[in-house]
Amino acid sequence: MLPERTVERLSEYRRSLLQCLEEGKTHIFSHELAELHHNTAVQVRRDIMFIGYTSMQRKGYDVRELINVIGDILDSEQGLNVAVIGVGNLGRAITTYFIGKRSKLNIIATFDVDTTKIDRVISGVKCYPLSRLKEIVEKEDISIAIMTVPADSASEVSTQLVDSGIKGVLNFTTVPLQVAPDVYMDEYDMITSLEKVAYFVKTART
Amino acid sequence: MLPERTVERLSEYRRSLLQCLEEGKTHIFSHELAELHHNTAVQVRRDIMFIGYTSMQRKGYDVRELINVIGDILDSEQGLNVAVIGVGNLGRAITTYFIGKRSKLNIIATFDVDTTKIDRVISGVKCYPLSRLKEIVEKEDISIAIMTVPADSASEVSTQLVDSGIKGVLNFTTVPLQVAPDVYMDEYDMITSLEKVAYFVKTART
DNA sequence: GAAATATTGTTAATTTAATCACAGTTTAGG
DNA sequence: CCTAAACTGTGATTAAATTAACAATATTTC
Repeated sequence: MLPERTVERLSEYRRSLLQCLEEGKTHIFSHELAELHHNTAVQVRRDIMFIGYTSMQRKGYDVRELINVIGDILDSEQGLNVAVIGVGNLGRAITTYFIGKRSKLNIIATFDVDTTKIDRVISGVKCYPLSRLKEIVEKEDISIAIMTVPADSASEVSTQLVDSGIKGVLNFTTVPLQVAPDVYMDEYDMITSLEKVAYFVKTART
Repeated sequence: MLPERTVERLSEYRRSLLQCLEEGKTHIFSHELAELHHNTAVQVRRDIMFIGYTSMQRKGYDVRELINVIGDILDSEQGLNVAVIGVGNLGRAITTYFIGKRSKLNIIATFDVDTTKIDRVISGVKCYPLSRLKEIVEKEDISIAIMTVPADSASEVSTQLVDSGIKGVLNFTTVPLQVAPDVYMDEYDMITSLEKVAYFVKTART
């Protein structure tokens, strides 16, 4: 089990590495990768050490191999199925954003309570009524949910999620959710991020 | 200058506290606040210690006072102006999301290169051509930019941002941006978050 | 009003994450 | 083939963040 921060960075490295591959770059040095990601060469090497990959000395890391090793760590072999819960502006944005990107994570359903959205195909993904959550999650073997419902229904919906057998949640709601201990959850709050930027802008002024 | 994580948590506490106020709750204990935020009472007390607020012993923290103290720390007196750069799905979602929320941060302009969007009012905010960035930023005293442009134009746009005098950036692009050292930047990458959730779901299985 | 209880504020200890420092390799240049 | 230069891999160290531990204080109960 890798440190959270290392997992994040590996995901980011992979994106850069894929870019390198497209540009025909076959090898990359730790300091180059570091430069691309606001961090240090040592940090990059340490992260790569965690996943047990070693380069050919002096040539840098083999881009293609490193991509594969990171894939072995991050990806599940058969891929994982993902659902977006709440088809508002943000839900739609995220869905369209992900569709056609990385292939091991498939958004295969969205859910909403709005009857005008139900059964329609939005951004290439079918929208189901929230009442069918458990049924569809089981049938389609969905293990991850992206929560983009309004704040006032968030905690109720999260109960249903856990109930339906979801194993991981990415919560974009402003409400911190309570989930069962075996469910992994990551919360992201845009307002907090913006307020943080504002704070540091403010304090830099002095 | 507070630790980053403390700043984040203060922002989150404030949200809960405002909620408490609405519900007529006038005092709150550290362990109550902790429960609402997946963390411990000690952590809450430590965070509050950082901002130098002390409660009446045994009564818990005065909700209204605490909100004010957090406001003194996080908010700028006259507020800060914010622009959204890139009016795609995500940009629109974020704009509508923020409009009408917290009042000390005002989204007052959006920018895009798409001529069909320019000069239109989207989610209540006017869209300007990117070419007028510097002019508008100066005129309207905008200090924070939210980046939601496509990956391939991200680094070019970020140069323009720094050039225009922006002091803080919230980057939703998948590309890590290079900014001047006096510009504060926070990067958030949804793909990374989702891959992180997937990793921990995967490893929990074993 | 004394004892028991609940809660805060803070020092100390622990854990986690990042950085330093350097030995070990490989390559390049003479 | 020898020396210098360029990188990697990793033990040791430092720094940052979290948690534990507990004294101090206010409130309640009897």
